[in-house]
Amino acid sequence: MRVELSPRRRDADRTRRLLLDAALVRFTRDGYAATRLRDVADDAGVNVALVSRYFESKEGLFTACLTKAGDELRRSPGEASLDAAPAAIAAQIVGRAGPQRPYQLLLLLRSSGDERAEQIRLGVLRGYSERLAAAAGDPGRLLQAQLVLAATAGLVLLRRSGLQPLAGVSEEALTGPLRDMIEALLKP
Amino acid sequence: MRVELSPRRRDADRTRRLLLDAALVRFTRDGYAATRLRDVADDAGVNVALVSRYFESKEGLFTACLTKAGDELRRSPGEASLDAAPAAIAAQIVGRAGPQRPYQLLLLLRSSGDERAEQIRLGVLRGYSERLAAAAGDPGRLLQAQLVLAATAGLVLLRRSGLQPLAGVSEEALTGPLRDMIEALLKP
DNA sequence: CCCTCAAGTAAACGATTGTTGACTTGAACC
DNA sequence: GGTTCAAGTCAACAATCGTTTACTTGAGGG
Repeated sequence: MRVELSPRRRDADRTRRLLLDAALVRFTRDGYAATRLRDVADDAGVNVALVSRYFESKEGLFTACLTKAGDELRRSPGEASLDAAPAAIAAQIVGRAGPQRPYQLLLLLRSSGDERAEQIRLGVLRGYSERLAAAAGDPGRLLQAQLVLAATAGLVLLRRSGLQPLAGVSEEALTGPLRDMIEALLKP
Repeated sequence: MRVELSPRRRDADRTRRLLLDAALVRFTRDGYAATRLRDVADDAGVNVALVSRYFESKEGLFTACLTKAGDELRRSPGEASLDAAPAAIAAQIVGRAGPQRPYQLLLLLRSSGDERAEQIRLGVLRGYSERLAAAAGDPGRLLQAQLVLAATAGLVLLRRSGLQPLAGVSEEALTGPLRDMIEALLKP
């Protein structure tokens, strides 16, 4: 009798997930300090007090967002082979690979000042770059992989800022230069 | 404590400049929302009320920082020739080209949400990318120039985050890959 | 010397924010 | 159907931040 497609009005897991999703959008778009918990709660359609109940504090909500983004990034394909990387990254950046994909990279650029959150953030970034280096065929090229990661992150950031023509260009127009850049950075 | 290096203890232009410099550091490092005007005033060694007097508001102080960073970027050499660009950019990123150079790029990634500040920010970024494209010999390669700008910005950001080994690597180790990337994107 | 007005300070205000405690509601079990 | 306890709401708290107002200080001209 747990299979209830009709929405239950009271479901702790569901509202916790709603809060987490809303917080992910806000933290990613506005940053940590500029995000108001009341807005997050309004987006989720629940009361502000539930943030403290389910996530302890604002920092707890932020670290929960970081770990979720890290898990999703860890499960994502697309960086398995070096040849497929440019197209996959381009798809991520433009947002076609799911509406939540580019947000994760942006969130990992946000900082809250909290020590624990910072360690989670750096850990996720580190793991991502290591997998990228492994996809390049040489785990020793970690620095170059981080350069690709940095370039990708900056690209997402400037597109988000609305810098034209970068912000308005299509995915196809981005794949070519991206491939050139990745090859230039990761080539043997 | 009286530190009387300057003969005049009361100088409007001087304190205005002190406030601006302190604000540049805070806004660049912590972002707009996380920056407290009281900290800025303390860094400058003056009272908080002077911010409202000299810059109208926090937004006014932020836009003043943006325009100053834009002016300094506009006056900077190093992007005149394409060949000199990689070393110049690498020097900027590492910070050897003056302690204030990499901060400017980072500040241009910060957002306050204010409309006027956002236009200034985009204008500076646009102008910088245009000059970079012109340095490449082809003003039509604006998109590629913005890719270089995005990569540079992301690089500064991730180095600032402390991501190893990227954050700890020397300027010389950064120049090579940067040159390859810039040439791959901006060379005909 | 003192008078004046700008430079600077101190303190408080109003608004907002994260957080907490008491209260209310509803769904599952007997 | 009544009971129970988690789920959820409401309102208020304390802290903080940007801003304003009233006051104090000091450098320079007459």
